[in-house]
Amino acid sequence: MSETVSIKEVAARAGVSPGTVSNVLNRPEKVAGATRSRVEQVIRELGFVRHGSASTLRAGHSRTIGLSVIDIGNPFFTDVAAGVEDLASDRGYAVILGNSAGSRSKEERNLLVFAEQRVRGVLITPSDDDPHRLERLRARGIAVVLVDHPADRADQCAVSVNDVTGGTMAAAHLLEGGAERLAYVAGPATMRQCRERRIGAERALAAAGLDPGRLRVLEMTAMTAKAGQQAAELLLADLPDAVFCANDLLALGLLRGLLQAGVRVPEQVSLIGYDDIDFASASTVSLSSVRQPTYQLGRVATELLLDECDNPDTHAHQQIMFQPELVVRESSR
Amino acid sequence: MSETVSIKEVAARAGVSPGTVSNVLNRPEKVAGATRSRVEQVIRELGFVRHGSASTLRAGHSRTIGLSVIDIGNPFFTDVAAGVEDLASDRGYAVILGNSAGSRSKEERNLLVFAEQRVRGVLITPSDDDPHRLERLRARGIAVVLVDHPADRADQCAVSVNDVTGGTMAAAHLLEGGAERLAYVAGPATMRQCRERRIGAERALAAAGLDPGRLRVLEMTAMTAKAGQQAAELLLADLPDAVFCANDLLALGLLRGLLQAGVRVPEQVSLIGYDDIDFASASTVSLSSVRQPTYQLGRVATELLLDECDNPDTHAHQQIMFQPELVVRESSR
DNA sequence: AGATTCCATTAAAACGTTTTGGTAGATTCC
DNA sequence: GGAATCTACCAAAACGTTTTAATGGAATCT
Repeated sequence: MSETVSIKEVAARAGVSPGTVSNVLNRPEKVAGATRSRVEQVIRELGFVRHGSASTLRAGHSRTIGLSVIDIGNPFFTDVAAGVEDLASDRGYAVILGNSAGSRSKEERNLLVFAEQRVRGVLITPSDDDPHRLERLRARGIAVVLVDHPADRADQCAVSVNDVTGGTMAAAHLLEGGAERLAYVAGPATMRQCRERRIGAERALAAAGLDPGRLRVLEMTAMTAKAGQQAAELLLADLPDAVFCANDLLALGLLRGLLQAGVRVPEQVSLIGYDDIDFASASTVSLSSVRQPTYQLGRVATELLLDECDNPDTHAHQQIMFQPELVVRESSR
Repeated sequence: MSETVSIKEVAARAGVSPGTVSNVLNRPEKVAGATRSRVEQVIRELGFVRHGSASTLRAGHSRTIGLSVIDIGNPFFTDVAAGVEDLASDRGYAVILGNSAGSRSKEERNLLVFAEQRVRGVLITPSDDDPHRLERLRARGIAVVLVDHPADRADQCAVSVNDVTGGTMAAAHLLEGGAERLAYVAGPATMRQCRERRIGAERALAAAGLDPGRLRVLEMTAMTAKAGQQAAELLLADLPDAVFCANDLLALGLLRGLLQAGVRVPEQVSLIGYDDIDFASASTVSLSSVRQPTYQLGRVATELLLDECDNPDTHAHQQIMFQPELVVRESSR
């Protein structure tokens, strides 16, 4: 049943050699017009589809890239993935998606799969700062571009957003609104993003002449709406004036928890999240947030990766750092 | 630099033949304990990683499956994808993700990529009802399981949720709440889901002794929060008692639009969405919805697909249809 | 016209696995 | 002790491409 038609059959039917068919496929300019159109005709007739594995095996590289993200359930990452997918697909690359779900072992397993598939390159938002795994990939000749994480070395592309600045923006905004008692609700400190946003916030306190030690920090185990709601319970006993959440999922959960407990937002507590996911503006008390150029993040990272793959000689490694943008909405007005 | 170590080098170093190494990898029980552990040792030492393409080429099938979804930005689909990914990854399969974004040509391109990669099987939520493309895949010997779409033929696996029932549940619930003037806000009618949920709603009207023609239908071009907000503007001129949205994204947008215009939900207008995405319960006026077993949908579909791939002889095609579940929250109380 | 260059094509050798058929050597059976 | 049966391994042939070096013929040059 599974009639797979190979390049040979196309060649036979078109009266040329397999090599010529391959040329039609890969360097059409090398083959005479008449021959080319004849071959193309036969390809259509027979419904020939190139065997990617054979091609990869012989050519030594594939037309796939691996994308490893921390939480596919977070709209932030789906936006990144959309950026990756759009560009990759335009350039004829397939994307293999791996969700590390914050687990180091899952991440490692995904990278192994990528290595087995001999992906052309890997885009990864690492779940921690250990560069070891990535070294291993590079040692195999697989290009790696870090996404939402600064480079750990110069011969390495990375696309990130300045999280310290973002943290400063968020906290400064809350302080300007008159807040004196500030809380920071974050995920695990193993995540660089959480640490840096905190540093930024502390910097804002210092700039306002306040003791950075006054920042009340809640470190939740996850960065989900559920965790945000738990954070609300923790805060209810002693409400701060304002809360900065390390991402919008936390903030939305927190918001709900506070409102359910009868706390008025922003009158009693003002609130700001991070990422500016779509749902931030759609929530009823619309959520202030720190916008990151999410889709661009994915797109630019892919651009760099494909450049590194396709033009290894001229490729110059780049560390791109975008600036975040403050978006003020009802929750902090 | 890119030192790729092959099965041959492992064999040489372990003092066995390549075939034996292959056996250690694929049927360890066939090889004597001592030899096996020696080979495994060498594999670790050399950091050998099997070349997936070579394996695929020779074995005639890969360890990857393709997943084509309609909108990766919709949490419904990321939940499905999570279910797919978890199980696939457990079974040693990699998932290639394709986002059709509702576009038929993008979907087609994704399927071509899947065919080139010689994926073992394809999971797809088709963007319309045309079975033609899927026939082509099957003709190539690629197993296909439909996700969130009933089967179009008996020799075909499919996992779906009863959308007619779901539509009935939603509308009946609104009618029970005392609503008389009912609106249905949906996406394009080319989408089967939108059509069936509408049929269900009309059935509920009929069951309540009302004319189904009284259902006021708004057909938006997208199923996003933004489209929902536009729908709110359209409804404001002549408010219905209750609105049923074809998915939660629409409902959340609509909710926000209504509240911003000063309409009280559920007092003036009660509202129900569909899918019960996480954000439905996290929104301030928590959203009633029709829950689908989303993660299960992905998981079961993958189960069926892998069974069809791994046990083609004993595999029995199944059409599984889950029942949806009504979740009542504030927006319709 | 003969020598040279160029162009379009081909034949054949890879790429790294899996798999088939076979063979030695050990074990069991009569 | 010889025949039969296992067991554990190996050699070699695929799988479907891409790529390199070679080839024959047309076009250009002297």
